[in-house]
Amino acid sequence: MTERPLRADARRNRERVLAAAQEAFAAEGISVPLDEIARRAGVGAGTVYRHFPTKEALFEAAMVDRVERMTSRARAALNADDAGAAFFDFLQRMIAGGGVKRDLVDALGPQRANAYEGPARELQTVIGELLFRAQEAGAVRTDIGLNDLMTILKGFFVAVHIDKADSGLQERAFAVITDGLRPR
Amino acid sequence: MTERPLRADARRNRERVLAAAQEAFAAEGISVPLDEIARRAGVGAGTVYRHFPTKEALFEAAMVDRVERMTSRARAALNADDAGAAFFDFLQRMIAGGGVKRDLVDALGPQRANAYEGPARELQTVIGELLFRAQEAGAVRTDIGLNDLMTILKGFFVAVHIDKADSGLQERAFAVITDGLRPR
Amino acid sequence: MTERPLRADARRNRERVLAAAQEAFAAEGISVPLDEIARRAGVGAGTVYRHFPTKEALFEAAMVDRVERMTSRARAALNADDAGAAFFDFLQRMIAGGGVKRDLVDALGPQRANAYEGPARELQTVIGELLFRAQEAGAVRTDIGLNDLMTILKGFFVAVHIDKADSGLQERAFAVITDGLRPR
Amino acid sequence: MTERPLRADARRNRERVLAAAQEAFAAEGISVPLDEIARRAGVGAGTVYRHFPTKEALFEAAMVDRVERMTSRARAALNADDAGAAFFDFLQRMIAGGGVKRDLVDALGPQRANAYEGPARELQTVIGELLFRAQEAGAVRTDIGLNDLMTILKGFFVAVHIDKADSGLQERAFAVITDGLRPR
DNA sequence: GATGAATGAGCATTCATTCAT
DNA sequence: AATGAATGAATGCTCATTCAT
Repeated sequence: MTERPLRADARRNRERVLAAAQEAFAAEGISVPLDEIARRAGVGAGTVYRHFPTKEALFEAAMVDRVERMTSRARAALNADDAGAAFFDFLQRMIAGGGVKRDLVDALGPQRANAYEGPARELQTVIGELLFRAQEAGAVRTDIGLNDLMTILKGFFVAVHIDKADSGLQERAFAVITDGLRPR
Repeated sequence: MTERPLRADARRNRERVLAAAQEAFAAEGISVPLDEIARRAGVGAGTVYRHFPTKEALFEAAMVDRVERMTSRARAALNADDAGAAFFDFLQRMIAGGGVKRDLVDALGPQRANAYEGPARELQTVIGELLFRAQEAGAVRTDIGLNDLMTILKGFFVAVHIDKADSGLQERAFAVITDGLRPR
Repeated sequence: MTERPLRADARRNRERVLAAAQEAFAAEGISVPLDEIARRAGVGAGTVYRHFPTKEALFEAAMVDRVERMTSRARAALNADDAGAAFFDFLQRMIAGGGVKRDLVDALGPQRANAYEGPARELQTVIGELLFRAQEAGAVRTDIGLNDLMTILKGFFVAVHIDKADSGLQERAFAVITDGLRPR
Repeated sequence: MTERPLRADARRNRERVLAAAQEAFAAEGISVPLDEIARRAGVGAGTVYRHFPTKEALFEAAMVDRVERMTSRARAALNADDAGAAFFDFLQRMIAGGGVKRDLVDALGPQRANAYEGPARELQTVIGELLFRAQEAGAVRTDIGLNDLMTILKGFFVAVHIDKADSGLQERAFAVITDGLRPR
């Protein structure tokens, strides 16, 4: 009762599928055939469907995982002393981690942008808190809101990915946004 | 064989196809079925293939055309007196003109980002000139280059589309970028 | 303009598909894979879809054809002098023609019974007229309506098919229904 | 090996599966996924397969059970005084008991009509006895045999199901058959 | 014996591309 | 040159059946 040995394989498969999905989605976006993901995970297509009812659900699960990692980072930043620095540091880390791949372009697409209400909203809430504190600390202009920030960030992430921007370019583009976000 | 009286019809067809493709791609992105484009153009699918060897080629041709129109606008801006105003006005018009449609999101996608080298480079050259003049006029910071600007712009365009941003959001996000581009 | 030679092949294909579908549906019901129908018709699956947007539509088209043939027979019976004989003759002919196959079982299924409103309703209307006249002529009991008749007929057709009833059995079972339909 | 203490559990499982199968097949026909039946029975899919080698075998077993219940009712009717009333009452009860469900439509389908020979033949034998006695009592016409009756009944059952016939329609259709079965 | 995870063939449908007319 | 009919590979998803635990 305490240990369920059968689940071990299943859990491993689930994780293999999720990992394969994250990799595949990251590389090619949501258009990767599900069979391809199954193949990469070394399982049959049916196994993927056992764990995720639809391809969409698999995509969401893959992204939820990614989003939750971002949320953790954001939450960690809430503990910093300097609210302004914490805010900008968090942004920089999202980028620096190489976290922006093809999948985010699809995940942030119009139909999906608000679909993962739970985790995505949670992330936004934490980012919103970071923003609010940074604004209160006088480090960020006060004429923009969370939505504005998210749009700007999405755009930046996507662009960085599209251009496979080297770190120099990333830094300079980031500097523009950073400076644009500061109070004039 | 020596005379080609049908050429006029063919050219008209080519243009009709291109126009239909632009409209369809703009509205629905590259995923529009080619048959749908043919239907909108009032020609058969075979005719589309007579003028464009693949759907990809048609997409590229459609985008080239769009890019060339942007280039025309940019060139017009080169004639303005105030280089700074001309630069920012041009940017604003790209957005304001409703120029950011679904097709651009696909066109700027990773696989395709550099596919339209000729016309896109021409556009970049003109934008580069606008940028250079604006920098010389002291209206734009000098620590960024054309590549940086293009990355920022692409991201902004895509994000605006992803979020179906209303004009208020567009303005605020644009203001961040604008201010970020100005000298500190 | 008067003749359209291209349509000749298409029409032939459409008819081949329809014929193959009728044969296949008659033999195995709606569950026949569409690919099987395409194979029997000697065309690709895509060709089937060119002519019929969904499998359901193909099934309907196949049945409409069958239903319309029945309607023709029913209409012919309307011209007979003896309304009672005409009514019972028509019923007998529906059976005698070997017209009751597996497809009807599906076509008369709950979801579909009223789906082909046009042709099926037309058939019912004509049968209703035959019934009404037979009732007026005193050849059929008056305490049943068209719906009752249709249910009885469906059941009879299906049963005859299920049991691959020989003509003797068909006649005897039909006699029961016939006598049951007459005024007591 | 000598003692089989688990047999009791196994038997209970077999019965639970059978009961779940009957319920599921009755409601949705043979197309119910086997997993769904396993779920309703509270067992794993593998357990279903331990007791029934294929889904088809499970379906047959479920129907055999249903048929045997009908046989019991028929046998009970043999004890009645009035042979004619017993015959018609039995028929009515098959219908009235809500006995005609989706599963029968599938069970009576062309491929399966004769699959349950043993129990079905037994039922037929008893019904045949009911019929014979009713004929002897002068309550049923003598120019039809058991096969004819069975065909008529199957058709009626299926039709009633196809049309989701309300009780009024059932009664009227049944009256037609009843009257058709009586001596002229 | 039981479990339920895994399999993989099968199905309806779409669409880029080819080709007979 | 144009047409649009035909093709057939590809895709998401289901489900009977098998098998490792």
